[in-house]
Amino acid sequence: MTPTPKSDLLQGTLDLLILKTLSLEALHGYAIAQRIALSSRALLQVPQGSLYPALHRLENKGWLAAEWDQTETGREAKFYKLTRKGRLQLGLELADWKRLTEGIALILANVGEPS
Amino acid sequence: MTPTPKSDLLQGTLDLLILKTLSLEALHGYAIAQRIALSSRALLQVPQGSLYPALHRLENKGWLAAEWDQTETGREAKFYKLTRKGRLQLGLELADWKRLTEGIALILANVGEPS
DNA sequence: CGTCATGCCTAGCCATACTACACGTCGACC
DNA sequence: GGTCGACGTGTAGTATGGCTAGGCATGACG
Repeated sequence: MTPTPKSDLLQGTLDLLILKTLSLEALHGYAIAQRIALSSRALLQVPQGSLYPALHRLENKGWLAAEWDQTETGREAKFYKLTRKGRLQLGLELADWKRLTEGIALILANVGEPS
Repeated sequence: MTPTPKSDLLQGTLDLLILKTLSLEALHGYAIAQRIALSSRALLQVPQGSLYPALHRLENKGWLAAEWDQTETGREAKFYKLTRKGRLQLGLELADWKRLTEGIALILANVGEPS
């Protein structure tokens, strides 16, 4: 029953991943997914059905700007880069991620409770 | 407009928090929220509208068992404790959380990309 | 010719965290 | 006596956003 219906990501983390990845270099969607898998040593994998809607969402919010261009292999692809707003947003999300992980780390470390 | 639709937690983390908190000691709902806020030094705060549905959900999945009892102040309250299945689930969620944070940490640490 | 990697996309499901509210008891304070 | 805050539980309704599963097009390679 229910072989392993594990989900890969948590809501909110995908934005952070994309923004961070694009903060280094403009990439097209397909390459973003590859980069994330590679950089995380395959710990994280982004399905296309999550990736593309997310890119459109981020673009609509004005955090990314898209432009069609040619890949190294001569194909047309949509390259995304961070806007100024996107870079700002990345800062916010980083802070939020830090707060969250710190909070959870504190709780997980809580082995015994003093009075 | 969307004033500031900030969310506090990420999907999935609430279960982990509750399971971990109850793995130390049986508590009632209200106390769980307080404990989480306290243990995380107020970094994390669980709204009641998130907490109670989550408790019912976890109980339905068989991870928690509930029982009415009296608090120290003499009030009736519903005390939750981990079941064996819940303890197992906690292990799974811990592993998943670890994988996720490691993956994201790798990506966030990615300052420059070699070929 | 078939199949795989590259590249983009969408519809629809579904889990779940949130706001906002409602209800009840108790102690303190004016 | 009335009100307020903390305690304690709960619901309805909404929105977010990741997922599965599909489709489409090109080029390389067997």
